[in-house]
Amino acid sequence: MLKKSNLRMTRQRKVILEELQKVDTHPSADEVYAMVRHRLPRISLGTVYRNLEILSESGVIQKLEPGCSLKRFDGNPSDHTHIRCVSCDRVVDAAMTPDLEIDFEQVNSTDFKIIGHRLEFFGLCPQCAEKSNPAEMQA
Amino acid sequence: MLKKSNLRMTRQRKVILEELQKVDTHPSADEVYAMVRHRLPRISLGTVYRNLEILSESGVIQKLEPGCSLKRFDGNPSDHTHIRCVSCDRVVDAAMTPDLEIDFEQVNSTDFKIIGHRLEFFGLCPQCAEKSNPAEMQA
DNA sequence: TTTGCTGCAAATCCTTTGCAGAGGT
DNA sequence: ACCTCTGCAAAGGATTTGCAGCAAA
Repeated sequence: MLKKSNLRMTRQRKVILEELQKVDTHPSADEVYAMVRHRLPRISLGTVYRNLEILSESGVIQKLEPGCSLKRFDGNPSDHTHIRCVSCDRVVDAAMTPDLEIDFEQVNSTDFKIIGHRLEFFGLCPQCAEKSNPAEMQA
Repeated sequence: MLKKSNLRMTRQRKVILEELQKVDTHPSADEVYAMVRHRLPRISLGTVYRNLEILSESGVIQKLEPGCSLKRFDGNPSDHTHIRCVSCDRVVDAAMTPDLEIDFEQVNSTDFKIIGHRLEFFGLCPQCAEKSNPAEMQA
């Protein structure tokens, strides 16, 4: 289940995973901490962070907003598409924005009022592609 | 040019905007700070942050990664689409993920090696839609 | 002259990390 | 027994904010 074989399924890790799988609210680390504390009152926030990281690296859960350690700014305010390097976080403009023709009714089963969407590509910039061994490439 | 009429075009604000419009590198606040300091050595990082915020609110520039004040986690690791409330940052799952059929060749004029893409919807959740006066709705 | 803006520094928020001891396997 | 994991607390990085003086309008 966990990708790296030298990982241990500790009580804390198990409870974090179980609690996260119970809900569909996409909680933040802090919210997971609050959820887990009902069952493990002495768990630390650091442990929650460490385990969320490990579980998402292992593919058991997923982390939303992958490449956003810091915000970036674009002098061009018009709507266009970006390509982000997953390795160095560099951002470039895409040549064009594909026309999606999305049927909101179909996508949205919720009672959210949809205002728009954002499409982002991710990949490897030439410098990072060169650095990373092609044999062990991981997105 | 600036949306709120009581805003002033100070030297600092002007230089920040000019420098940002010069480049297509999508710099972070810190990088903008470094760029601007060549012309205004005594400018402070706080001023850069304040102005980037004001300029993007005014629509003169844009902030990438709009809704990502903190990371969120999903117990479901499978690939699916999310809808985020622009007001309270809450995230729900979309009913389905539209099939995009994107021609990477066409989108990508760069030498990035594209690995994948991410589509996210944004909108207003029922609670926030109710709170916000429909007459002055701002996305 | 008004009042929004600045530089400075401290505060805040989220996240990561060092350490010594605890606990999976 | 080995070695990963934990709780704790301190450090870290990015961003925000309070304040008194400055400068657009």
